[in-house]
Amino acid sequence: MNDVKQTIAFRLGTLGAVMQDRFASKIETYDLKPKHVGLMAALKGGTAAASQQDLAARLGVAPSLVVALADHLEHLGAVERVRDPGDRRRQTLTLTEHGAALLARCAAAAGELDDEITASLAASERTALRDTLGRLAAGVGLPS
Amino acid sequence: MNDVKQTIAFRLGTLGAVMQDRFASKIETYDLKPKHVGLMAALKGGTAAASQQDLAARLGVAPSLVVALADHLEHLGAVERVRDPGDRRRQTLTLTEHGAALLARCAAAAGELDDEITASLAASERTALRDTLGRLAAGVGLPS
DNA sequence: CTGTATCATTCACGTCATGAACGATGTCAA
DNA sequence: TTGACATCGTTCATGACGTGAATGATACAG
Repeated sequence: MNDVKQTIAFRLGTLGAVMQDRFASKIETYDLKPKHVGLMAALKGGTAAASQQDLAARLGVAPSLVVALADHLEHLGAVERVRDPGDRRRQTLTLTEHGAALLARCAAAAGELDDEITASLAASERTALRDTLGRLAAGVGLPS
Repeated sequence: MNDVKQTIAFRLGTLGAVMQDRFASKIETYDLKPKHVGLMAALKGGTAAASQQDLAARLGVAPSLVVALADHLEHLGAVERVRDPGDRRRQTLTLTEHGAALLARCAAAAGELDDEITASLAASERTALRDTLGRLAAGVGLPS
């Protein structure tokens, strides 16, 4: 056979698209898209206050997209934009309390999604999958 | 922590996007996009000659998109469109020899990609991952 | 034969993300 | 200090992608 469809890469691609869609519909009540969540998550993980350029590099998107995402998150009150006093070109983004709460709800939604799709898996397989995916993500340079 | 980023759903989403991109750049020399490969793979797997409606349903896309994909594949000589004599509204798509060869190259490309991203994994983990992903895909109703 | 449903196709549209241009700010050398 | 150049955030025009409504051809029930 040697089928494309049974390849890890292809399955990750198609499954990833489905996950994105399902996650998107779960969080649309918060007026958020997956990329917004990605941005907030990067903000939470980051130790130092992040400039928009840094964020763009971490997320692997164009800086102009970060502007749009930050605009929306700021409008929701999830994020604050502050000029870096040390370098006034930079906008440092920080997560507000409301943003953290929102992020927590998104994490819960993702958790539900996990439960739904891994319902037929043994607990050991589930943790093995989570672990393996984490290493793959790290391998391709994705923020963990 | 309870981090979104460590969730299976989120990791599948981001990893899936990366895989799609990498796979797309591997096959762009054949003038193909991942969806074209998906269509050809569905064609190969299908026993009976498939109508475009069927394909659209299997792939989870709009029928009008199948038209565009089939147009391109037909132009490449990878697919043949034949009116179903039993129901002349239907166009049945079949994979040509050239299409099968193209599909094989795409399968090889996906295989290379597998090797690249799973280089740091033990062979047992790799097969476990492939198996688990297959079951997840089946669980969400994806064609296997 | 007539009305209705189904298929493939076309077309206008919305969404998403990018890259080029621009103004503001920083930096470095003369 | 001043002038050249780099960097940051922002705006804007543009292209890629997929959808849904409208259309014409064909099937089918009454």
